[in-house]
Amino acid sequence: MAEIQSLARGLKILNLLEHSRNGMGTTEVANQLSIDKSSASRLLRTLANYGFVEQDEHSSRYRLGPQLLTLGQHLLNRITLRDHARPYLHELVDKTGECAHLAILAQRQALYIDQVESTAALRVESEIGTLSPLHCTALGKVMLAFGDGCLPDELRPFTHRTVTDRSTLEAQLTLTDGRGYAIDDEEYNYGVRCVAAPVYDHRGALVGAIGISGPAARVTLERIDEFGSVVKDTADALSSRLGYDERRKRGAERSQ
Amino acid sequence: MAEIQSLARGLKILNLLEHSRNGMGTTEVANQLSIDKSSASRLLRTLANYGFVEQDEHSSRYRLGPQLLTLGQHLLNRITLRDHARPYLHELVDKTGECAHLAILAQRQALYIDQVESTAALRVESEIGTLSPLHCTALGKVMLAFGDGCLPDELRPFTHRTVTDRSTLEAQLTLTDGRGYAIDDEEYNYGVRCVAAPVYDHRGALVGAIGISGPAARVTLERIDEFGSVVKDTADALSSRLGYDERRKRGAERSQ
DNA sequence: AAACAGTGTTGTATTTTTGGCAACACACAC
DNA sequence: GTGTGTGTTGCCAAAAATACAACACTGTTT
Repeated sequence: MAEIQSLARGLKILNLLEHSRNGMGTTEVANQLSIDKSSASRLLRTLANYGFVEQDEHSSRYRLGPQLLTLGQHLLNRITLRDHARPYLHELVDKTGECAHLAILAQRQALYIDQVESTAALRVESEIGTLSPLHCTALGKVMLAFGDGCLPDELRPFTHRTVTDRSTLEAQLTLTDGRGYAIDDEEYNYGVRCVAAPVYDHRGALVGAIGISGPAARVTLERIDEFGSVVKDTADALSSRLGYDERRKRGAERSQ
Repeated sequence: MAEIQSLARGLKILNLLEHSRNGMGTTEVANQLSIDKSSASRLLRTLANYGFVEQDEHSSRYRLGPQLLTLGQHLLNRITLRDHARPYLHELVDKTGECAHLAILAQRQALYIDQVESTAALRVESEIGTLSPLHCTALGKVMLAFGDGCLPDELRPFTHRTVTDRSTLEAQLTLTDGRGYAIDDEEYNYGVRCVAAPVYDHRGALVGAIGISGPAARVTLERIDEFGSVVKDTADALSSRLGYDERRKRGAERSQ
């Protein structure tokens, strides 16, 4: 006895209704799930009793109900970015073998709020709770390119590769925006390269960035795009986990 | 055969989980619903299989799952304010006996996008699609007091009661903000009084206003507060229908 | 250490619940 | 009128869900 069949069917109906524009009729649902009309009818009524679907008064078609909204919104209130990001950080470590980090924008800097360390002997140590500059870290550049982070008055150099020229940096950010992930090529610490990508919340607003950092010997320039797409994919997965719907444009428009 | 029992139980579990801060254990769920642990365990697993709940890896407690967020967000995209407002407009007509209207902010004016007419012989006629000034209509004042509507350069008078003095109007808007609904006391049309209240979306942003308008003979100054609270209550109900959670502050803050 | 009180999960047999067939009520097109 | 399409409801066989266990596991207490 693996699954409760009737519950599973009810949940399948909800998933079906998600993908229909104008709701679905009883028969239509029944056909899709290869069950009898009568079963579909009863399942739908039960779902309706609890507000998970609702029936259009006139057309008698069913569509998703307000209870899903209530539960979904409720969930959002309880979410903390960090809790939800953690498995994705682990995923990054597994796939890349490098340390993974989560940062948010705070006080015009990148605040590291979580990390998962790789098992490699040679690895980048960094501490949770530290603030890093935006202009020379991958996580920071994400805030600049995708969020509302703004540049400080002075672009302080940390290594000889640190970009201190505003227009050069602007061009780099445009490039970053285009490909979907940011790169730090030994611009903050010698011998360390980082890749990071943006994380959006349910509203489409940037809430943070996740990325990896590793020794330049392993994170080579040849492989950096490969790392980039892994980081981007993982970040996208996290975003959709937070309720971000790719189909919606960023910056949210008025309904109606 | 009224309800599918096992589906109903699954849905009840979701409702239960909504009200628990740190999720619930199998036994706890079973006790709350007066069912056996084993049943609860299997129901929870089924819910988990479809992402409606998820089990904490360590504590093995269950909490609401990401699928609810997906479905909820999806629902929001399909919602049109007008469709959802309609039954509430009917409710207003039923309770007040006056015509009810729905308006949104457009081109710095109040755009009437729906109405439900009362059956009274003497009633206010207005047309869907018309733009009305903000400073002398109840619906418009809602945009000014609760939304980001802004005043025109000139406060054009329509009746001798139209407020044309900016500071007087500002004071009135402060009052409006305090009580939660706006009043138009024959300021646009002679013999017509209106009451309106704000409608918020899931993000807490103002998306429109609903209200009633009726002949001054019926909508008397003595009864106007009574109408006001009816309109406000109905508007609040509509807002929560759109996913607006009163517990969250207006203007949405960053998560984490 | 060992017994204990929790937890959550899994087998199994009974029985309740469910699901499909059919008939029905209704709407709409022709 | 008939036709086809809805969605809903009775009914009974049949299957699925349930409750009672026993089980594995964790952490705590004695």
